[in-house]
Amino acid sequence: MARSTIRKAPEIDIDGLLGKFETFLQKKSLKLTSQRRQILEKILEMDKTHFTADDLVDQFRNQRPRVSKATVYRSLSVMVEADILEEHQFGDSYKVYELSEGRPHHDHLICTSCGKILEFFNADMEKLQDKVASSNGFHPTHHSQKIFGICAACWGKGVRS
Amino acid sequence: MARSTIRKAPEIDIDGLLGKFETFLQKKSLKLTSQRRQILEKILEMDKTHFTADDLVDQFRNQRPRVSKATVYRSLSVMVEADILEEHQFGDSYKVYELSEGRPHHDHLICTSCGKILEFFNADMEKLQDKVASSNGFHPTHHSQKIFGICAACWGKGVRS
DNA sequence: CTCGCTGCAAAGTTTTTGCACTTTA
DNA sequence: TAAAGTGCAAAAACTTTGCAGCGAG
Repeated sequence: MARSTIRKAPEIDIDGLLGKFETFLQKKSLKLTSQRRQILEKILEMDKTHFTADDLVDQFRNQRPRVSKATVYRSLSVMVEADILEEHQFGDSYKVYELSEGRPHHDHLICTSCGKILEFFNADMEKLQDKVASSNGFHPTHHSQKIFGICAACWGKGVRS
Repeated sequence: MARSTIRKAPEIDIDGLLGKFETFLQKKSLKLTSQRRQILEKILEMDKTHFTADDLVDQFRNQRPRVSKATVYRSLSVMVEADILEEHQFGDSYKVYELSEGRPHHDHLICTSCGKILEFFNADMEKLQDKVASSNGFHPTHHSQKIFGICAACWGKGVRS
């Protein structure tokens, strides 16, 4: 049976990311500002596989000159376009981001008790998705698959919902 | 090969729905108010497989006494709890609802060009999802799978993104 | 007659925008 | 130095809530 896998984010190289970002920005006649660089650094420093815009705003709360909320939001959009970040909408009202750099496509298992997010990749599932799309006349561009449930740890503690 | 299917919503029976709703409300010591009844009626009248809270608010715009926005939102929550409606968060910032009554579980294909939503069900996919969850120690409760792409019609018009 | 429900407007959350000023290329 | 970016505060978009009166059981 094809094994589903959980991976740890590989150690990430800021220079590689910056290079990729710069290439994108140049192509679009956009600029690599100090703020954009700082945001990228904070994303790596935080070392969270998934974070929100607000997590990032928090990082700058006690810093001056502070990077503003508006800039954080604007930069996140640019980074998503640059394929530096992936944007997800899990159950909640806010968006969740993760680095896409060096990380193959994957989907998510979300624990509805503790909020833990596990990543998985299953090749059979990917094939099946393409099959479903094309048999309905769709030309798939991307997908989002989330499986909600109770993780092993919570289940062990007796949580059942 | 297991065929994926697209279904039309079956003709829906208001009395059945109301009955189910009442049973739920009684169990929870909640009340079947005229507004809740009207909202359920409008949902059926609209005859949309997927609708938003705002679609529903619109239905009451030219009616008096008007059913308020707050009541619409509050009722949608109750109906989700009662398993009368399913709530989805597709790519956008607002929630999308659909009747769950009499409709087996299914997932969605979403056209990023025209917004069309197709439903599908694929038994192999469901099995695979359970397998992935349990092999990661998860006890799955539900899932959300969305495949984004260009539908046949848009593709025919030359849309490629 | 007691809770739960309603309408309204106000407040909450997350994200976006207008504008004068600053910075990158 | 021109075009793009920034900070700030205000606005937008969607949803929730406080409260005083209303209505279902």
